[in-house]
Amino acid sequence: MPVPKGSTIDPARTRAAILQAATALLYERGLDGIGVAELCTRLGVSKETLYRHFGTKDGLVEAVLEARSDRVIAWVESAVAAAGDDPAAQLAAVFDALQHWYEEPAFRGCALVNAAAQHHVPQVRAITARHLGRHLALLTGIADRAGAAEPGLLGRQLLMLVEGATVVAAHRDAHGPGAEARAAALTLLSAARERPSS
Amino acid sequence: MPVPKGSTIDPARTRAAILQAATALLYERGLDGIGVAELCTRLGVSKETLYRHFGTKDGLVEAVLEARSDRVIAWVESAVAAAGDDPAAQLAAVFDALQHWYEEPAFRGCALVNAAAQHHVPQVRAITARHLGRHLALLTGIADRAGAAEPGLLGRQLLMLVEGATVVAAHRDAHGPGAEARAAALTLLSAARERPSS
DNA sequence: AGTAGATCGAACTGATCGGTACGGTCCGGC
DNA sequence: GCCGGACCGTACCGATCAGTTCGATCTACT
Repeated sequence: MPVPKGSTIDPARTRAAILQAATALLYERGLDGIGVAELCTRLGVSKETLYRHFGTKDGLVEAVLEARSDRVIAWVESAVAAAGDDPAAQLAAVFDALQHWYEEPAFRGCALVNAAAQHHVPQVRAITARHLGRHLALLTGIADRAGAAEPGLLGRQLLMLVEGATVVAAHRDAHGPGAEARAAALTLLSAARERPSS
Repeated sequence: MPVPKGSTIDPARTRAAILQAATALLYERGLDGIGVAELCTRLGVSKETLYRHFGTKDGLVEAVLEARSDRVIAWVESAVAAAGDDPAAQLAAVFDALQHWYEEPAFRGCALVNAAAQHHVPQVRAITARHLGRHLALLTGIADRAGAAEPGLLGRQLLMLVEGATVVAAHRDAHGPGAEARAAALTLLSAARERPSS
């Protein structure tokens, strides 16, 4: 029965629903780990609808990754905002938030980094690079407000800690990395405050 | 013409040659980015030979990843050994070696981590986990010899720096991360020497 | 000399993939 | 109340994939 009787036809809502459900499935199974056919049946959507909204599977993937990047950045920003005005507390809040993420059963590492590791396509790589850039801007802002001697440098070092903790949490141990990376980050922060450089 | 006239038949050597060539191709294109047929033509090997040696494509992938892990660990260990007896110098040597790797044109991130991001198969994940474990043992050894208060903790923090630098180098900028992660690592090392913990 | 086995090249199979087409059904705006 | 279009279900297409098979050919060991 095409178009169930009580449903509301709203392309924007349909697109958003596809995006949300596809995000979870592609993250869990990998970009090449699930086909369009299965994707559609799990989403409760016909192939025609999916292709009308996203053109190709790659188009869907890109839309999913963009949306995911937006969500992740907004989530980290909110964690920072909830931590008050102290930059050190803000930094700690970032890693506490990450630790919560690591402990989710469905955690599989950063979806953006995973995607770039799978599809060497320039478009996907560009989205991932931009995502890392947004993370970097956030961390550099904290470093700057903390009065680090070289906020750009400290920001990049913190970014490595964030990504490294995520990799280790995904592939070795999901329980330690958040707190341990947080401790390392605070050490780097205080060192960058005291000394001219490291 | 099957079996060229002047060739020597040596299964072990054939297997090693396949392994080496397949390692580069699978790393460059991704595990799912190249099929067995193309793999064989590029390797100059027939499908029958490949399947006799490795059983399945997954078997080849696992063998490739195991060999790669061995090679990488041995390479890092040799860099450490060449750095003399000072633990701080050894640690610096690790990141200097990484920086050289990042600047290779074919650099695409850690092959093991990339593989685990693509194939959620437990066997691949296990190989990657073991690879990280070997890295961790190496770094913890340095932390221990350096007299860190908690060598296990420092080792895990250093591992995050290594993996984070690799991710950032692969997806954002290949030139900075080595030296910047090195500086961060030395900061963490000296902090762990002075204070009881971080 | 003769045999076992390693290798090639090429054809083949069955499954799956991304993407398209179509007839039919229902909602939303006019 | 009518019509454009959003949507479903299914069938279909060509391409590609992993893996198999086979005859021919050459090496290595005995």
